[in-house]
Amino acid sequence: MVRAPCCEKTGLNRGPWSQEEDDILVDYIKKNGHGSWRSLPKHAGLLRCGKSCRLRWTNYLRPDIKRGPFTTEEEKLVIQLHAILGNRWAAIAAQLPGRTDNEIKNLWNTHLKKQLMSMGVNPQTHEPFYLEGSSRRLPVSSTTRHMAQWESARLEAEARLSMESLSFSLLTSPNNVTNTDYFLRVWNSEVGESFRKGKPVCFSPASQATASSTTTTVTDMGTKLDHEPDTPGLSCVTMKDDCITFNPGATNPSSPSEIEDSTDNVMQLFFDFNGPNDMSFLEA
DNA sequence: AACCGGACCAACCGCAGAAAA
DNA sequence: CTTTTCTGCGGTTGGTCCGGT
Repeated sequence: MVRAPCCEKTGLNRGPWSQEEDDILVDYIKKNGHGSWRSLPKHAGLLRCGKSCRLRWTNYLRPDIKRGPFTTEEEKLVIQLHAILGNRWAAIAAQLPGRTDNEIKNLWNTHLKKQLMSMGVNPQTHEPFYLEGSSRRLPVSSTTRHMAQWESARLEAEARLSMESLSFSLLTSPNNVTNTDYFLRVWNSEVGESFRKGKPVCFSPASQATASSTTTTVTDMGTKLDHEPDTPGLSCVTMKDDCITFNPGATNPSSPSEIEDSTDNVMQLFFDFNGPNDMSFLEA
């Protein structure tokens, strides 16, 4: 099946947008919403294809877009999220309000990638480069070693989830999430926020997981709920005495153990990764 | 002043998945 | 269930700017 081009190319403007075109597009969307992107240019009187209009709006004209250079904090966040999510720019952008996937992608390709490489970190794998010709594998620094450890755990968890996907799909429910989605939920939660602010992290043996501690389940967009007893794939992360507490063994007995192991593994590394403090190299 | 090369970034292209017919 | 259409995403390109020679 041959796919038709997204729009009739002849007679349509291409290249940079003029101020007049921007004004027409903004006025139209403010009055009517974008509706169907394909029909928008015709209704708005623009000689552009719908795809071009959508791109212009989402990457440049949207009122909630934050212009200007990235802050150090934003750069740190992009690096951290890239280590977890890879080149999922849209997912990364969703964690940085006002920033677009295109902007983050450009930042990564022109700036952060080189920065990591200059530090001896492979920007794609987040693993340290090793000395060529050396029989021993010599990590460059504790930071890069840390990143490599983090990445390998992520890959391991991903592989395990893939292998389990068939049996896991039998439990199809809104609570079923991938490990990266799971991570994002934790990241967006109160726990994640506390973690980013550098609150202390405590590890508790399973036997010490007490019923009195507040067990946190992370839901969409970072809301926090009490733990639902039949929620699969979620381990116990608690906020106790202003300290993030992780109880590796306090898992839901009804959930698939392999998934639980994977998410626990990810959680362990989540805490093992020292957050902002460990990214101090960016400030150098 | 002219040229060159690198950095930056807006925009385009093609693919994949979702939704609709 | 199959086909078609639409949308969103990620990779890539090409134009512009800027600093160095």
